[in-house]
Amino acid sequence: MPEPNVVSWTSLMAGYVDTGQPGMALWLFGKMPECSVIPNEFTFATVINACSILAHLRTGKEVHGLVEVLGFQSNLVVCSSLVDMYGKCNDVDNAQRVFDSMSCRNVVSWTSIVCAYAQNAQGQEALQLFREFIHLTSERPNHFMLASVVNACASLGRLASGKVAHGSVIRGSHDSNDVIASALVDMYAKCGCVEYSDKVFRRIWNPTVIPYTSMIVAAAKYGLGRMSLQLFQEMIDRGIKPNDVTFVGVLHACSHSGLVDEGLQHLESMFEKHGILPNAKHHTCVVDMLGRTGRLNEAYELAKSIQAEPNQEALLWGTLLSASRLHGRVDIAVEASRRLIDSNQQVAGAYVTLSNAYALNGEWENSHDLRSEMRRTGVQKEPGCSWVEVKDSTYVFYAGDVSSCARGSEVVALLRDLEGKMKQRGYVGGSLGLVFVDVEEEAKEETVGLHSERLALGFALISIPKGVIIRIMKNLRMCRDCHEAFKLISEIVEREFVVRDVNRFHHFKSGSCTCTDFW
DNA sequence: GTAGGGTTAG
Repeated sequence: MPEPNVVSWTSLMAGYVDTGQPGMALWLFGKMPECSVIPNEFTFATVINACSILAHLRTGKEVHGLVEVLGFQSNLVVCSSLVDMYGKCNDVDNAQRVFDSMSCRNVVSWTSIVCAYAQNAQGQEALQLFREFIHLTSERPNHFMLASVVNACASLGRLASGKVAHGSVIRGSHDSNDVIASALVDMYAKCGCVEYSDKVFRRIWNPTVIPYTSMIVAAAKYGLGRMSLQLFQEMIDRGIKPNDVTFVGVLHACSHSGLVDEGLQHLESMFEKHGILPNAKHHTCVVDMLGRTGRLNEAYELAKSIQAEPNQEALLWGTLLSASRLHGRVDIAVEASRRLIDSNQQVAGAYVTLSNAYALNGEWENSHDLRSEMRRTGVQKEPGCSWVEVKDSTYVFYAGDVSSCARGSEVVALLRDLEGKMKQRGYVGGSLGLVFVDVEEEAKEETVGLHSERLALGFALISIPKGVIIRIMKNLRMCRDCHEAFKLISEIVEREFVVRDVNRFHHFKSGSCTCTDFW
């Protein structure tokens, strides 16, 4: 072209973005001034999109500056792409700032801001914005919006909101959408209802690699390793190509179900059969898998041989640290904690786990020294918690905290009952009662074995009025036996608290569910 | 010629 104009430039840039070369689009954008072509709103939307894909915050901000200089700051599409860009670059404050500055918004801009919060671990804010969208606009949420909302519910582990979002999906006839179905599979698994994940999954007509992967991961989280492997085989048989995430799921499944040989075979087949090179995440799963079964030396050697980014390294050494503690390998625990503490990552967790490893090994002095060191330096471990939703109530549980619990004695009785039943059914792992004692006592009593992961159930109920409860999860360490335990908990809870599950899927369809006005 | 959605290890 003798004189390409702004449309020609933008078309070419959009072409590069569409074919997975956003860097080329940015390069072209930099060349425009040399040819005296001024970018317009189409150009900016395209370039900002390229920054989103690359998650280049600095470039994004520079482009944002140009948007202001050239006067496109009130363009709907440009602003929506800016909101999305800031979200993808993990700068939620600026996403919100741009969103607030907009005089005109549509469902795309609302989706971008909801998504920005959902993808940056602020699900609560995402849901609040969704409520505002419903109340302030007359627009119906579309499949893009609902996928983000389901994602927010999943990240929060909020079953009640997730079911309501699912109702919205069904009423809007979006339930055949592959993306939404994947999000629902994931949401139900993260909210403690893997059976619902399975139901949603089985309704997908032609699942792609992503819903398959969601379901493989969902089953793995519940200790259903065999089911994960069957799903994997099923997808291979159907000619669906697995990706790197699928293998993270498969290895995770093997690790949590003690399927070491299968796991190692899958690791080997990754590149040989499927052309996917194992990365740090895969190796972390393998370190975990070897570590859980007590093959600590192999796990340690593998960990040392892996090159990874700082964040991924922290996960790797954190994994090895947990395994060393589980099997009382203080030598490796010391090394793994040192690496974490030196890199200034997960410091509190590293101190606590190392202290517990010492205790398990009978080295009480070292254990206490570390606790003193934590007090002296002010390092505090934020306690983990579990929570349970039944109907409109949420109950939060902290390990070892009985005193602040309104119905603590009842819960203790339930746990004792559960423990007895688990033993009757042949559960050979650690004891539920262990959660009642001090760390040191726990360490003295703990028996170590392949499936001896404890059910770390704490208690301390904080009730938010209305209705009765329960879902106990999160701190439930999932392994094969724990799935059985999970069912038992449901049985006991249902009996004791008279919980009825009224929200089966077809109720949404038949209109008998009154959740419509929830938002 | 332009903006928005799903799966990932301790």
